[in-house]
Amino acid sequence: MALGNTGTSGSSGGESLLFLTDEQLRKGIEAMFFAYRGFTADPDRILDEYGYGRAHHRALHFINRTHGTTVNNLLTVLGVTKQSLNRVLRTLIEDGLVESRVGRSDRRERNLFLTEAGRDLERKLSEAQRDRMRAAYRAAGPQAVAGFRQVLEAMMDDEILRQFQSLKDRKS
Amino acid sequence: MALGNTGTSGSSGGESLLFLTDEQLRKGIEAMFFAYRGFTADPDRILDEYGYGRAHHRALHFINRTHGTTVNNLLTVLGVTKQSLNRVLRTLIEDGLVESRVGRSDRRERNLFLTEAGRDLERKLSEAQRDRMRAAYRAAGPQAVAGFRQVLEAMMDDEILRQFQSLKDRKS
DNA sequence: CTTGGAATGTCAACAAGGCTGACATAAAAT
DNA sequence: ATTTTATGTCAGCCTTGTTGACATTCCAAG
Repeated sequence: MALGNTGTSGSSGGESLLFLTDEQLRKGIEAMFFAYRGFTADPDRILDEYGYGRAHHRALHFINRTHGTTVNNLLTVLGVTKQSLNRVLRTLIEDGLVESRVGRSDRRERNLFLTEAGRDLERKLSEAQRDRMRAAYRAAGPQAVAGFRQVLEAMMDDEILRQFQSLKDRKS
Repeated sequence: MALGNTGTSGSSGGESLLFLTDEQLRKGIEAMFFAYRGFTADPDRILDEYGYGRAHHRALHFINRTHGTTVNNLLTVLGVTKQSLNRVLRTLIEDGLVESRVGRSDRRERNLFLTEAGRDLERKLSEAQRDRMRAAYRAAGPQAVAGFRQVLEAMMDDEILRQFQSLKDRKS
C-alpha cells in the first residue's frame, strides 16, 4: 500500500492527494462550523417557541428512533451524564411528550416512549431539519452526498462509528 | 419545476435523485451530529487543561485567521452577543493570549491580535483539529472531500455562506 | 434467607456560556 | 451641540453540562 505522505494512492475517488494544505483543512474546519449552525438553526427556532433546547430535541429524536430504549442506552448515545439527561427527560415527561415505563424484565430500568404529542413535536422538528438537509442534498447532487457521508463517518470517534453503523441499516 | 417525489431530474452530479427517503435524510442528520462530536473532541480535551471552553477556541481561531479584526466583526462571525464574547475575550486578554489595540483610523474600535502565547495555543488546538480532518479526508479520498464541502456549503444559511465564500479564497 | 455489591435512576448544587436589559464612555457623524 | 456608533461592564436569567449523595432494584455469595 505504502500510503505515505506523498503518495497519491486514492482508495476511493481520486485525482491527487497532495491537496491537504493547512489552508484547505482550515476551510473544511470552518465549513463544518458554519454548516452546523445552519443545521441546527431551524429546529432551534421551533424549540424556542416551546421553551425547549437542543438537548430536548436530541432526546426526542433518539427516543423516537429507538422506541422503548432505556435511560442508560440513551445517555450512551447522547454522550452526556445521566443527571443531565434526566433533567431534560423529566420536563418532557411532565409535559406529556415522553412516557417512562418501568422495565418488565428489569424493574430498575425505564423504557422510554414518545406520546402522541411527543411524536407530533418530533415530527415538526425533524421535518424542519430534513427540509434543509434535503435542499442541501439536492443542490449538491448524489455524488456529493456520498462523499459527504464518507467524510463524516471518517470524522467520528471509532466507538461512535461502530454504534452509528450498527444503526444505519435498520428498518424504519 | 415539478421536482416531484418521483422525479429524477439531476441538476449537478448524478445518477438518480430518488434516494432522498426520510430514512436516508435521518442518517445524514445523525451522521452530522456524531461527526460534529468527533470534530470538537480533540480540541475540547486540550481546552480543558487550560480551563477554557469552545468559546475560547472559536475566538482564538477567528482572531488568528483575521489579524486585527474588530470586536464587531468577530461577534458577527461568531453569531453571539457582545456580552457573551466580551466575557471570553476578557479572560483571553487577561491571560495574555490576545492583545486589544485601539483602532488607528477609528479609535472607538479595538483591533484584536494574538500574542505569541495566543498563537501557540491556537496552533496546538488547530493542529489537533486539522489532524482529525486530515485523517478523515485521507480516508475518504479527494472526490468525497469535494462532495463534503459542497453539501456543507449548501447547508449554511445564505448570509453565512456569503461571508464564508468571501473568506475562502484569501491568501494565508 | 439475608446481606452486600452493582446497576439504574433521581435530586441538589455548581459552572460555563448563551441571552436580555441597563448604563457608561469615547469617538465619529450630523 | 447633539446624536449615533463601537465598545465595555454589571446584573440577572436560562440551558445544559458537571459531580456528589441517595434511593431503588437486582443478583449473587454466604
